[in-house]
This record gives sequence, C-alpha cells and structure tokens, in this order.
Amino acid sequence: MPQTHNVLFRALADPTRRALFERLCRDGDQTVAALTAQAKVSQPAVSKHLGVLKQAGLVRHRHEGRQTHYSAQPGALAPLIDWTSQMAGFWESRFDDLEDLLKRMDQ
Amino acid sequence: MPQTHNVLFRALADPTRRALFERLCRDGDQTVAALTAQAKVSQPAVSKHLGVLKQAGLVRHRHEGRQTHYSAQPGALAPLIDWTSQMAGFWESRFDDLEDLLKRMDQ
DNA sequence: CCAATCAATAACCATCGAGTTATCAATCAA
DNA sequence: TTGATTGATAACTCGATGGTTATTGATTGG
Repeated sequence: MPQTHNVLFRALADPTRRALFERLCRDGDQTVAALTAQAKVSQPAVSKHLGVLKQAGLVRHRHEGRQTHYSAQPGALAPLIDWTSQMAGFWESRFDDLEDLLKRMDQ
Repeated sequence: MPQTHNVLFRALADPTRRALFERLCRDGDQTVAALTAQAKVSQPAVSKHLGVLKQAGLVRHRHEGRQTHYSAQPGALAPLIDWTSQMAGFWESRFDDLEDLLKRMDQ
C-alpha cells in the first residue's frame, strides 16, 4: 500500500502529466493525437507520460483502428484521498487527546 | 494556484519526505534529532527534506535553545483535497451530462 | 498495393534531485 | 572559557527523469 502511494504521488508530481490527467477528467476520452495537440511536448513524450499514468492506474486505454483512446480512472485517486484524511485524522485525534488532557487537568 | 499544486505534489512525491510528514502528523512536535533517529538517512538529508516541506507550507518550525522543533500543518493539504474532488467532480458532471443526453434522446 | 497517418519504442542527452561527507554558527554545560 | 551538541549549509556525486529525434509496426484511404 505504501508502494501504491508512491506510484500515485510520483505520477501526479509532474505538471505535464497532471495536465494530461486533468484534461481526461474534464473532457473525457481522448486520442493521443488530440492530447498531443494541446500538450506543449512531443508525441513520444505524451506517450511516455500516459504510460506512467497507466502504471498508476489513473488512465485506461483502448485501441480503435490505428488510434488509441485514453480515459481517466478517477477511482484510482482513492488511496490519495484516504491518505490525506488519515493525516488530518491523526492531527485531530492528537488535538482531541490534548482536549481530554486539559479537561482532566481541569478537574 | 497551479504553482501551489506543483509545490505540494512534488513535496509529497518523495517517500522519505512523506514519512517525515506522516510522523509529524501522527506524533506531533519533533526535533530534528528525533526525526533523524527514525529516518533512514543522514541529518543533513532530513534538514533538506524539512526545508522542502516548509516551502510547501506543510510544516512549521520553532527554535528552542539549540534545537529546532518541527510540526505538521495539515491545513496545507487543502489544495490537494480540492484538486482531487475537482477531478472527481469533472468525472461525475460528465456522467450527468451523459445521463441528460440519454434522457433527452429517450423522449 | 502504396502512401500516409498514428502511436509506441529506441537511443540519446541534459538537468534535477536525493544522498553523502565536511564544515560552520549557535547554544549550552562543565 | 572551552568543549560538546544541535541543526543548517556547502560542495560534490550519481542515478532517475523528462525531453528530444529517429524509427518501426499497424492501420487506413486512394
């Protein structure tokens, strides 16, 4: 599971990659050519980025004739959401502990 | 704001750094020495990582004599939460659009 | 069948980033 | 005051990563 976090965070750490994912979330299914047209990098670069996103489970692809369509899998963001709420949870629980402590000291 | 995302994602992309932040969330205030004791890297490495986390707003520090205490600022995770829910939101809204379209076609 | 298009791969290059050791400034204890 | 400790900085190394161009394999249109 920490491995999952690693792959996810690293995949999203690159701005070009995040832009690709955002576009797929926003506009849905896209061919590599369409994605390349908007991206500020070459087609091979786009393909490589899509490969990284695929490894992280953030996108899926299907072949249609000679073109490949990619689509976002936002469900793959779940571990990221879990992690952030866990961090916030730790924080709050420590805060609660402090409150408990103060309450007890008050008695 | 995209710059904020960049700094945040990049700060959290490194496992050592994430481990430091997790520990600060879990256990609260820690000195650099205490953090170094648990980390699997040298003290200068820990200091550098803390510097990156600080740039991202994820930690704060205060001096106490000759030691420095670091603490987590989980509030800095807000843009990350916003981003993920926005991505999920795009997804659902596209799904709704599709439903609308299908409903209209049905008439 | 041939030319053209699409996307993935190969090969390469430059930069960045995480790690190290050495050192310095500041603080404290003796 | 001196010696030890704490943490930040400097200087460096090295591997990972993101970018490029060239090429190849598939597929389609004429």
